[in-house]
Amino acid sequence: MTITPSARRVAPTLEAVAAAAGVSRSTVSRVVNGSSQVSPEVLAAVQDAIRSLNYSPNRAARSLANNRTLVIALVIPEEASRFFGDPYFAAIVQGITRELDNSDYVLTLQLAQSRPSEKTIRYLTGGNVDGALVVSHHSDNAFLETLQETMPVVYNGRPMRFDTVRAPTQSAYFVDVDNAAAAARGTQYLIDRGRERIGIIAGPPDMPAGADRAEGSLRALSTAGRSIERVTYGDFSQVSGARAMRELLDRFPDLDSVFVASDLMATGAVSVLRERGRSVPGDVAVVGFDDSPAASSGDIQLTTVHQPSEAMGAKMAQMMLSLLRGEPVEHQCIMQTHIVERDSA
Amino acid sequence: MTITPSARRVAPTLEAVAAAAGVSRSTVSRVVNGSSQVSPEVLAAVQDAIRSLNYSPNRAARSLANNRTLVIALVIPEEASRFFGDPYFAAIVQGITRELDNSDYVLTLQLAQSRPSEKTIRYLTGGNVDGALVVSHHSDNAFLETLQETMPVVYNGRPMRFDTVRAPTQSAYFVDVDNAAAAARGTQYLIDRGRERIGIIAGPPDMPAGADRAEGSLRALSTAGRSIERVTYGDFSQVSGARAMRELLDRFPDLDSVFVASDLMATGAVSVLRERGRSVPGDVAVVGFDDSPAASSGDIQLTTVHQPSEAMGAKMAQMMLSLLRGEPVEHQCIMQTHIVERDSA
DNA sequence: TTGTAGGCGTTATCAG
DNA sequence: CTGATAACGCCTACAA
Repeated sequence: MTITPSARRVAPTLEAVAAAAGVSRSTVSRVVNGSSQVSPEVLAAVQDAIRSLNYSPNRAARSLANNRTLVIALVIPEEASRFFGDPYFAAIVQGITRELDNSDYVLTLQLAQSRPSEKTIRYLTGGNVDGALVVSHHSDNAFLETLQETMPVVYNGRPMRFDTVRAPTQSAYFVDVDNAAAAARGTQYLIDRGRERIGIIAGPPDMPAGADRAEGSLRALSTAGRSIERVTYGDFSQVSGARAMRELLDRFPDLDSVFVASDLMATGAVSVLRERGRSVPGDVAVVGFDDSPAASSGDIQLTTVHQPSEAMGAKMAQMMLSLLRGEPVEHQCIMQTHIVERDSA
Repeated sequence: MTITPSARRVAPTLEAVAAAAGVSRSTVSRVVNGSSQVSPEVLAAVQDAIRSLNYSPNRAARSLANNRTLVIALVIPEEASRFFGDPYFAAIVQGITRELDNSDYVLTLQLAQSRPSEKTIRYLTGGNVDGALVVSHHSDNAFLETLQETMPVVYNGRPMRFDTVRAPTQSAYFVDVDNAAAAARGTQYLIDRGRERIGIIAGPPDMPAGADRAEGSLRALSTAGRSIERVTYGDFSQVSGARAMRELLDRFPDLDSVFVASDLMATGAVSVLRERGRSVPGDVAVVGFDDSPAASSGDIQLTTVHQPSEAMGAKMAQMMLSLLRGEPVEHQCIMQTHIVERDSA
């Protein structure tokens, strides 16, 4: 065997550390895994050796030995441009990675478009990940349900089907807000301020967040005796918000306010309103949803329903880590929302 | 040993396939790895066995044996909200994942904010990934340079320092467009249409794409004998584009056009122009950069400099795969740009 | 062309 | 509390 000049220094192994510390591999392994069954002196010696050799355990070997991969999948059953376009997801991912940073787990990205590729499915179900985090799922993502039978899965947002079709006991793990209640409150805010002809720009009905918010705001409207006819739908994107606003304005020029199911759509709506010469909030008041950067970065700051996006991401990761540790975990984590008063309403 | 009711069916191993096919593990291994040294009959038998057992090789074992991880890192030295907010990155990532989908590699996400965490560095340099793809890097991401000494690294965009400070031979691998030339062309477009008082909304000077585009458009301006005083900077985001436009308008109310270094900033700029009652392109013509969805989704379609974002992502992945196969690879891949004429100029 | 045998770096099970 | 020793699933000389 010849040594090439470019030969890379090989990473030190447990064996090397053991030799350096004058103990056996087993002992080093115990130290690495934080076993309490080690005498203080030995512990110190081993830790020294680890430090001086700059040892870091080999993930492949570890995972071969104990059958865990230390990998968590981030599954995104969504068009990349839609996912990346929304600051809400940015916050979620930020929260997830922040939390995972304190663990041994790493995140792998699975862009699954509308339906995941053969390879993605094999990867996910082939024992290559220890768990899956699912964001932005639609009602047609049925394959995800089978994933749950193989590994822990935590959803961002109530999964579409589970609590209706399936028995509650097999229900999924998820973190969410009470979308209906939150949307109702956002709508009520407009009602309380004396708005009469309130429009709604709702999210996509094939997503729980879309459907629930629509339901909540419609409920608030009818409870207050307001008309519920001024409704359009978008897909949470800015463009769709603009389009929806135009449509609403064309059909109901008398509109005096609008509740919008996402801040991104709301910014689109606001720009259309201004184009059409309506002052905000004077002529038309606008309440958004999310309290994402989109809400406070425009030149008119949005009054909006705050949801703790980054914390929700962090919570998803925490739930996953607990599940992986085998700890008992509540299936649902519903986080608090509140209204943030700014300039648009 | 007791069998629990919830015992999961264990994944079939090489051994199992070998038994089913009546051959040795080695033979199965050869088939799996596409060796030509296998007789047709045996080949068929093994493939049958693989199919019927639904066998898929264990990544950990594989990587332990041959010292490759089959993992590629996607390194994002950037604020999550900035990264996720830009459809340009969405396209890049889309391209990368599309290409990787045909390989054995998976992508792991490393959000590295401004400076990567201790854990991220250890992870990256600790032999846990076979290569790294870097998008959106800034001039202060020095640690990335050391990464190159450990594994193949492919950058999206010319790395800030390399071709100036270092010897060209150690230069990095990257795919990019000729930002300066492209920006010059975009600016020239305005000049050719008789615009006289041309403004520039440039990108961040600590990013190559920002600096190069600024240089290109300023060059075009001065070559044509136009004033080069109407310049502001943004950070490629929509908000920053709006802010920059306001500033420009305040300082130079006589502006008759503006070249903007990203479509996202351009949409921000356009909305400000309309707010201020300037018609686009009548009063002020606008040329963007990217040809991202942002360009064609507003109600005024942007004339813009097209760069093949998704193809660039795909190309990055291809280069990486080649490098990992040990094939010779050109250090630079400069892709073509062209102007897309739409409504804003 | 095919099989045998050893090893990749850890963890887990046992003795001691 | 510590140390052998056998897996874990795959790859790869080497031998046949």
